[in-house]
Amino acid sequence: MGKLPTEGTQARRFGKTRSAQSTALLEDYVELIADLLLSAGEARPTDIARRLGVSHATAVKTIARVKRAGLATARPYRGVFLTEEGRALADRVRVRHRLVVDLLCALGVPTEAAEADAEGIEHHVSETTLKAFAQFLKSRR
Amino acid sequence: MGKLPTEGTQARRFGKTRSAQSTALLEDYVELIADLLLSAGEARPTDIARRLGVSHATAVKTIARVKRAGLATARPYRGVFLTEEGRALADRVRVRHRLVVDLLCALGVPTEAAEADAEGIEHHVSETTLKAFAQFLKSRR
DNA sequence: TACGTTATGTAGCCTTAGCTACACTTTGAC
DNA sequence: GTCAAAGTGTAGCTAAGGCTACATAACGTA
Ligand SMILES: [Mn+2]
Ligand SMILES: [Mn+2]
Ligand SMILES: [Mn+2]
Ligand SMILES: [Mn+2]
Repeated sequence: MGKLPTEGTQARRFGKTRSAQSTALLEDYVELIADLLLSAGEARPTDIARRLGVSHATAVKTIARVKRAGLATARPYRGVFLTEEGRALADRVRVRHRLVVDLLCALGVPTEAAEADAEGIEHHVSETTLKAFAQFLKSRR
Repeated sequence: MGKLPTEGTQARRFGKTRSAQSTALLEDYVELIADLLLSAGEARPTDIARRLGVSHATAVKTIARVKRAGLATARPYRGVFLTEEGRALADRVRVRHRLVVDLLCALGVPTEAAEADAEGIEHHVSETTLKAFAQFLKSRR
């Protein structure tokens, strides 16, 4: 029954998970910044912090990391904006987020659980798996 | 269309994701230790490190955290063992891992992608969602 | 039994991601 | 225009989770 994969295979899988992990927060910030820009016209550090449920100091530090990654720009007291690359990432992430939520809902997961779980799951869904999700949703419509 | 949830709701969702995050590694260690104990009779730090794809020093430090969490015990040069609580967690985690992989496969995700993605996804699947997965698999069998 | 190989433990370093505390800037109400 | 409230920036702390380097212990084979 519980046969173990080879060391190399298992190490590769865990490695992928770690790398997904390290980009997860960047993805959430970029997605949130895009949402705020669209819905409020601006993305202020305090709003970002409140929506994430962290202190504003934490948000500011992470925004600095997002800037370092070339995904956003910001000038003191002027809010945060996305670079071209940041906008592209936000688009991809938003589509993926929605697809994951839709899939969970299609499987009968209650809406709030779907939204909450998707916030974590989305960062670990590969392109391959995403395609399978889309295919499944299409076939069942 | 893309209407934002309230600040509180969104903060709660992100908070859940962060908390899932902080237990993810503990879950993977406990699951792996259980697998090694079962398949090899012992769980040595070096084997754990190799399977996770990290240095042995990293594994040793994380094992210390697993011990601090009351999930495992270990004595110098004697390998790692699970406590009662650790075994209980390992059982739950193994079942969940299996279920997530099975669901992905049922949706048409290729085996290796399913295994790789599940390694990250599993930690963000709530009990509610897990039940929906089980229900779906049962209904389609 | 001796000795080279492998495993283990430990120290020290880095980055990320959280926090509180405090000082400074902007904004808005009067 | 003043001034309090709200927002912002920054410093300094902690813990987690990576790494390398090095010293010691255990093991297996000649
Ligand atoms: Mn997310
Ligand atoms: Mn998201
Ligand atoms: Mn895992
Ligand atoms: Mn797992």
